[in-house]
Amino acid sequence: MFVLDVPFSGAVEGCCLLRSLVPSPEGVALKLEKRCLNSELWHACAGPLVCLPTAGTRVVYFPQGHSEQVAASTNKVVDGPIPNYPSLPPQLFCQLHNVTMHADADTDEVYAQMTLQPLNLQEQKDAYFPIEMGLLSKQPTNYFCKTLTASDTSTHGGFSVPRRAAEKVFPPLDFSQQPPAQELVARDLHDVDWKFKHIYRGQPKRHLLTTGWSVFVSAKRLIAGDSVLFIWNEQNQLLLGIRHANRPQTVMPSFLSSDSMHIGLLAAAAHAAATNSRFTVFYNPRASPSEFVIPLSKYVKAVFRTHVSIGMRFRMLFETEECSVRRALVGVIAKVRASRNGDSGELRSSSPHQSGSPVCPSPPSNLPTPLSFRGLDGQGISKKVTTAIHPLLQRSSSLIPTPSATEDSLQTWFVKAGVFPRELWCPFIILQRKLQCVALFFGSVLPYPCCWYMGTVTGISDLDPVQWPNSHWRSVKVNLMLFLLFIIKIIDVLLASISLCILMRRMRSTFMNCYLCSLLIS
Amino acid sequence: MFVLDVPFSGAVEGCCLLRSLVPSPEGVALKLEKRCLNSELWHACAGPLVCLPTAGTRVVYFPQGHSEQVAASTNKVVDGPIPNYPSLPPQLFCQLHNVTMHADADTDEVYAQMTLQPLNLQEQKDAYFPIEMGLLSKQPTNYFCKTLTASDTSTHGGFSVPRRAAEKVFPPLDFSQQPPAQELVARDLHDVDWKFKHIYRGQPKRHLLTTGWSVFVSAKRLIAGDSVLFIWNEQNQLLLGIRHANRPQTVMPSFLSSDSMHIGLLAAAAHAAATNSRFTVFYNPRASPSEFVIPLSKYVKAVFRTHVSIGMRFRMLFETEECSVRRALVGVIAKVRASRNGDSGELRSSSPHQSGSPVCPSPPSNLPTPLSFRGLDGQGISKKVTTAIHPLLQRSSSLIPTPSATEDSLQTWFVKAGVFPRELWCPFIILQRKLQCVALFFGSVLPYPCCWYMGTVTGISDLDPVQWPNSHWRSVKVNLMLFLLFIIKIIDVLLASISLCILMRRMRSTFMNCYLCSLLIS
DNA sequence: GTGTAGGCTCCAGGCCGACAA
DNA sequence: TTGTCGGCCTGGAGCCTACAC
Repeated sequence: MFVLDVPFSGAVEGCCLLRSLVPSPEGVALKLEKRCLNSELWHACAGPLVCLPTAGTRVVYFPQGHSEQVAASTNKVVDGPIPNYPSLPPQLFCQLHNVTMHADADTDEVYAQMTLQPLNLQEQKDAYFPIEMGLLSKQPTNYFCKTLTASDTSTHGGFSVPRRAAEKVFPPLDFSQQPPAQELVARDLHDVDWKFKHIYRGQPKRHLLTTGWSVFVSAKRLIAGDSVLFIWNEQNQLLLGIRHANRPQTVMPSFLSSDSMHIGLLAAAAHAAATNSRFTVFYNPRASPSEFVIPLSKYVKAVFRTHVSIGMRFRMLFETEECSVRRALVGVIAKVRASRNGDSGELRSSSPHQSGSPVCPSPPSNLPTPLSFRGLDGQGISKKVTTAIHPLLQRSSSLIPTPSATEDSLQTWFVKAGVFPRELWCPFIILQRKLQCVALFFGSVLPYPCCWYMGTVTGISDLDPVQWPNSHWRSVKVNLMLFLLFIIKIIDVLLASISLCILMRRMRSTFMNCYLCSLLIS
Repeated sequence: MFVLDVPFSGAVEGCCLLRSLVPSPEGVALKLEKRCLNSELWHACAGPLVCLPTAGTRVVYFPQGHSEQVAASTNKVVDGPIPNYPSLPPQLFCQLHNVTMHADADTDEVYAQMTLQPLNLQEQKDAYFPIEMGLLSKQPTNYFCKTLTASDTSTHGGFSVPRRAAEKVFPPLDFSQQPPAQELVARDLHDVDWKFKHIYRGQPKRHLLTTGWSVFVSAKRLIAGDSVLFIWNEQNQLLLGIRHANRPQTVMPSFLSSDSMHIGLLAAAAHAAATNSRFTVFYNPRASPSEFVIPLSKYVKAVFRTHVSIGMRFRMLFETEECSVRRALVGVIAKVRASRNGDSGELRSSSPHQSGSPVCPSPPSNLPTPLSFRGLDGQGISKKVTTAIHPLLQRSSSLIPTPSATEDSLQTWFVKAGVFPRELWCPFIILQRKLQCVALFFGSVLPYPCCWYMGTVTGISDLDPVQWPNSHWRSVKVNLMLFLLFIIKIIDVLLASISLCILMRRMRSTFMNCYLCSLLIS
């Protein structure tokens, strides 16, 4: 039988979010390094919430989740008849033989290939009290991420590097030169080197990438709204990743119908389950609604050690589309705290021990009606935020509520526009995490914008009782209304509604990297 | 049950190759027109040998062939275990409910979507003497196709239009202007209009496309060796198609393993067969090694009315990579005929009733040894041909035989280089065709270069007796050595060997649109 | 008849500071 | 601190003929 090639006996709490706090064992890092040189770049491109299980450990594979990935990638849900696979349970316990990181040659989209082998009954019994934890990959410490502006992507000029980012990540310039300049060489996921002229000039002085930048932009087909990511790693290499904004990146292959692909993943898993043979899955973190290969330990903890019940309150971490939207929301939350405490409104990001209370306010006792809205360029909304969310608004310009909507009409609008599902299904994978992590996230510069969100558990049942009975996939129904109402009450309404509209649509359309975490007993 | 929406009772002989000879019934053409506006452009891009079955008719579906398409598109054959599907026969008789033509939004690659429904036993009996024929699509009559040169694709200049092509296909210029010029608007498969300045100038005078051309080249990512296709249709519209050269066009999707896709197509077909439900397949004529959805009538004719036996000789039509290679081979054949008849060497393309004898010579009685080769830029090989095949040679420059090789070493080289499989498997779909079609092909300007080839049937057996017993898919083994030896004997050796090397590799790698036809009893 | 090279022109790509948010 | 604009320059895109095969 298979022998664990990564013996790992320490009981390490947490997963990705603690990556930078817990030093990873040499063996794991080295093994990983051999498989894919730029694993830190891969993880940075994939986002801070993506967690790959370790090769050699036992995992749980959710065919339902895999199916969701295919549906998201092909932009098509199955409508045709799907065969029944009695041998395929909703949770398939597997040995994870191999994990390799890849990036699409055309789009640079990151994905992972995993080789799984279903466990037989005896092996499943052995695995009931597992010791394996998720992969503790190195999250880069010296890096920055910037969402590209119109100026950055136009052919007219170069790339404006944020001052702190340049000083922190790039090698120092020789300021005796006039103007100070150097050549930077950055390596992408495909080990292709890109050369840029880094110059410090202008009035006021600023850092710019000029020569070489436009070649990179056109080669990677970057447009305003996409993000770039520079890492200065421990080998003193400059790494360079991109993250396309949420436009469709995976091209639908023209040689196989999406129905056949849906059936294919089920049939492949079912056959592997029936014969205990290996099978291969691709996990695409930027396209997949949720992780569908989970460390067994995490699954066991969530199912057997956490007692989720209706009425429970929780916080949830997920990515937003725009940094500025995140900043705006953080500002909102800070103001919320300020208004409650009579405080100055500054977010104390440097005090991680203040626990979650500032960002986890109690629900409002009374709601004002009717609400008054302010225009997009009216007071209370900075031009910066307006500009940042402008491209997002353009896509849904017809959906913007009128400035004089009442609370009822706002809610009606949300429902009509289809951006406001009152109830969402969450994957039942609960990250047990200490509350001080919260503050870390609000203060730090993440490669992707993240945001906490609040909710209440309103139901526990099967998502698809016919095809997938007794599945833990998205078995927890939650209500996220509360937080929205709260913000609407206290702070600038249109800003909050627009931000949340974006967040909600993001969640509804892809449900990306969404976790139930930090359950609060109400 | 389903009712044929295209009642079609006439016994029409032949298929695609006779398209331009037989007027197609109005109903078919109109129905097709509604489904896809540019059906003639689609067919022109797909190539002259591609024949789509008519919606509403009965067809035979070969899972093996479909599997080959997926293998070709993913560039990966299955190595993992494949489940057994007892309900899936090697030939699945189906009702074809729907055929729609598509083009990949990214690469412009043409493909067709078909909805199939397996026939039950009673329906299969009814279908045993079918009246349905293949789709008689309109092949464009007023068009031209050109393989792009380095000059055509460089940013330095425009597109040089072959004189006859411009005079035949483009609207006439006003020669009172100096220089004569006009604006052309051509529509591609996606109904996108492209504007070009068409000018007649230079010394000597020639037709050029200047302004607008480079935009088109970069938008379609065309490089030297790709082809463009202009059609002047009966509605006086100018249509514009492209055909990328044989570099990999279909990008491997990053969200599903190729194994799963292989299993997917089989499982989908098996499930449909078991439940008599509909399923969908995509047929990609430029990527698929062979057609895997065949009109039932053609199948019945091939299996029950044609008695293929070992030792039979046949001719086969397939596409070559380069027009000039085809022209070179036609020249070779013409010279062959000339040397045998004491003739002038001119190919009489205008005499379709001469039957196949000139292009179907008898085998040589004695072989000269040793053979002498001439250099690539030596006598006997025009610079034109050399230049045309140069990009092809570059890909396999290490494989070019030395100028002093003997016949034996040539054959050894072919085998070593892997471009010369002595025996090939042909799909057992035989086109019964009158011999005069041969001459038509040698004289006409096809959108794709085609070439006849000769061979002998050397075996009849299952290609994969384990997984697909009793299949007619590629059940005929043939030997193509004879023709090669013959050309080597009579004509310029290196030219022939290079041409045939290209042809053979083309066949081996994709086996594109390859038919057994015009069987000759030896 | 057509592919390629050389010459010439001119505009957009690209580098700069100004300025405002 | 940084996004965008106007100014300005230059290299290459793009139109032309010459010439060779």
